[in-house]
Amino acid sequence: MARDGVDVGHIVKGVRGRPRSEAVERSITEGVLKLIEDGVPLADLSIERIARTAGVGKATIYRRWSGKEELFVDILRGMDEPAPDLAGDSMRDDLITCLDQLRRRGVNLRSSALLHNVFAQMKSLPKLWEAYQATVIEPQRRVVIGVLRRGVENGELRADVDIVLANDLFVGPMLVRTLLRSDAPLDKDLAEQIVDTVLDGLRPTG
Amino acid sequence: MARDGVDVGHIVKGVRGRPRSEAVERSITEGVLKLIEDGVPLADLSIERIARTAGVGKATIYRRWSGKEELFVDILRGMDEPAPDLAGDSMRDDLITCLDQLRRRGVNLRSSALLHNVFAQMKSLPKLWEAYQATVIEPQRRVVIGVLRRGVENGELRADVDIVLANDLFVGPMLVRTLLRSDAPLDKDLAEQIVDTVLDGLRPTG
Amino acid sequence: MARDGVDVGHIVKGVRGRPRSEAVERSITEGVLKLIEDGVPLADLSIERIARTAGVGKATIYRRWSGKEELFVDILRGMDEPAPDLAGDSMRDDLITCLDQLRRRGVNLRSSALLHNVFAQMKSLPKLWEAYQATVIEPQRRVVIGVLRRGVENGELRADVDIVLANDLFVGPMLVRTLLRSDAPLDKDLAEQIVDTVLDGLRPTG
Amino acid sequence: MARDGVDVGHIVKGVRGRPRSEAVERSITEGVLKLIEDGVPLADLSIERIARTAGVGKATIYRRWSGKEELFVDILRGMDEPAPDLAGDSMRDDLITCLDQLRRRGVNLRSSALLHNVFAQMKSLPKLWEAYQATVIEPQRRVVIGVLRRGVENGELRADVDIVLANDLFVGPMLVRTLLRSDAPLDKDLAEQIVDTVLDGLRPTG
DNA sequence: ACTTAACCGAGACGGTACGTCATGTCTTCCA
DNA sequence: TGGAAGACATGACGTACCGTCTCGGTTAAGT
Repeated sequence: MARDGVDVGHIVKGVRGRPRSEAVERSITEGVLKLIEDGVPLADLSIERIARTAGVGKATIYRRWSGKEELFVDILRGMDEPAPDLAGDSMRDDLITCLDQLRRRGVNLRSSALLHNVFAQMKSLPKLWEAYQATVIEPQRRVVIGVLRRGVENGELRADVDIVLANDLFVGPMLVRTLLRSDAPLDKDLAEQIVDTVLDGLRPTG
Repeated sequence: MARDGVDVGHIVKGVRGRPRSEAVERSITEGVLKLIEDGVPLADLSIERIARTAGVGKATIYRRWSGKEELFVDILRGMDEPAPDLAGDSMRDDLITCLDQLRRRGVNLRSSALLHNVFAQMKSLPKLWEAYQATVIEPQRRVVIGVLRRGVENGELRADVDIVLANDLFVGPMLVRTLLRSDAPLDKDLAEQIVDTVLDGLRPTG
Repeated sequence: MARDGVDVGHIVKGVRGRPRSEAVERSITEGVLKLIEDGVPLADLSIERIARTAGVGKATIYRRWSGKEELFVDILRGMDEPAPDLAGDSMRDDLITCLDQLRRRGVNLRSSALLHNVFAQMKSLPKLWEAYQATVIEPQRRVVIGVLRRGVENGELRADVDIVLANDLFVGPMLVRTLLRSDAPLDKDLAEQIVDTVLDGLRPTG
Repeated sequence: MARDGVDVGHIVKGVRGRPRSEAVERSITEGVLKLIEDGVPLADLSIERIARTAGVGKATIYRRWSGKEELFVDILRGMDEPAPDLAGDSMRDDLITCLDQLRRRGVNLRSSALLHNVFAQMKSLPKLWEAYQATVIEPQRRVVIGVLRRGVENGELRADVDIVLANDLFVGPMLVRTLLRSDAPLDKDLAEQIVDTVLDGLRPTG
């Protein structure tokens, strides 16, 4: 967790002295969002500039986050969709739901001026990338693996296939399209296509 | 093209006066490689430091490359494996050959002190990443699509499947493992597993 | 007056509520003295550090003194010798007594770890210097002038000499040695030498 | 010497690369002088502000001087009067000449907006004060001691008086007036008064 | 005993400056 | 003309203090 105020909140030391102002905190994060929406490249978002924009001292930022990336991670965290509701009846439907969330995330990445800008340059900030992996991709992954396990149980999925590999087969194509190939189309039925094609296989029938 | 020396080589003015020293050029690129092999993070490779290491003036670097990333791209370009020879008889075998090259590339990325370091932080340098995409990933992609087309022709692949989607189904899982999930195992038979599983599908037989 | 507590002491509002703690006051001044004796340069004595050392809030210091210098002045004030007893019989003897007090002060300045440190860097703190002038040098000056006037009355001093000038003639050499030339020797008989030489003049006799 | 460029000028390293710009140097010193003349307290002359005023990078200042004080010393050095011409015939006249230069310096200190400001706060900068002592006061002192020696030789001065003490007797009163008591008058005939009174002594005649 | 106002420690806050570093451009001398 | 050296303006870095301000909590005088 980036915000040490949260970590040490229960420690005696933490409850003494003037408490950190939530208004200041908002002012900082909103300032960053505004700058990004104005099209400022992430690389140009120096702590100095953020502080200036937010009308805040640099130390006030460093008091909360150890650096630029921790700050961005925190901001990004606040912008993600919640995990989708899975019906749990059909593995196929649940997979489509999961993959479609990935797809929608990809679409957001491209349409939202903000997210687009963030993501296009997220590669500039390794820690931000790692945090995205850890807080978004990885949880997603665990959900999908749960779905697949249920699929094996209820006979929708071959029992002799490595679950981890299966996960990559379903999720890999979508992730590659959303994260690595920013020009690839993300049609509405893409999730369904992927799931069905992977389930059916590519060998000619009969 | 990154190296403007190449661009202006044909201009009359360019052939007059003292020619650029190739020794200087080698000294720069070798200096960079040495630094990377010594474990210096890419982010710490400032132009200033590269010039110091190579015993070269900063202007001499800027004369050849417009910045750090162009320089790295140029260096990286000289390090890639050639495209594999494809037998052309069996789509399955050719796909395995292609995916296994991707896999080996991933393995190299992790074992070579140099490549590992470069790749781990390549995300810090968007242009380098783009160049990698353009010069390595994209050509690979075109080869695979060729293989798939031949597969449709000779009946190894269902004709009703979008070739582009099929490409993602095969390549996606491997790319995700090598590029996005740096902890995933890259076993020797992974390419074969992926190809066969995607061809067969995941639905229980019988 | 530096201590505003004294200034506002007579205001009705001031007599209510919790009175200022003398213990806190001592803790601050003693903390400063300790730091100085430990050899910390005056310039490094930030309010922040003083508060930390004394285990006191910064505001508690600012409540008592308007700044660093006022605090130091207050501390220094508590350290000066009382004015010497003058016999009053002989102008020469009284002058020697006065000048020797100046000399002893100079000697103290150099021997006392504390005073040495304070004085060596007093120049860094104009207000401290001024306060030293006003509370130490100036009173001294008035005493000497009194001595000289008595000298004129009882015939020990030429009546046609400007008293103010005479004061400078006696006191000047000693002050220069103690304050401006910190390497000059301050021998025990210096006061006597100065007084007698100035009285006698430097012209060859006969 | 504060300017390392001067010190290392003869070293091979110093003669290569782009030479330091004299224009920049002037721009810095003139900027400082302008600020002082505008009444900015010395304590408010941060390197940051000086750089801003001179339209110069901070590093450009640090390249030449190791800090604020070295810079001021260098500037002050360029503002002092040359040593006076001494006739050499009469010790009394030469002493008066020397003391009067001290007096005139004191007068300048008070009249020149610039020098006044510099001197009034020179105490804030110990190194500046030391440099003033070393480059102005001390040479002056050696000149006076030479004059006194000649005085002993030609019989104008008692031979049994310590020359160093004699120097303090003459110079001390003037220095005290100019440096320590900024309110003391500095009349035109002060030098003469001091010299004659010290020579004659203060004892009543007859 | 109860109120009340000032005290106290801790530490947040907007500023300003510190001295260092890298950027990309420029200027000079040497080969 | 190319190239090494390094000056230059710019601007960010992360730290330290400044003097002010809020907190929760304490301490006495006046009720």
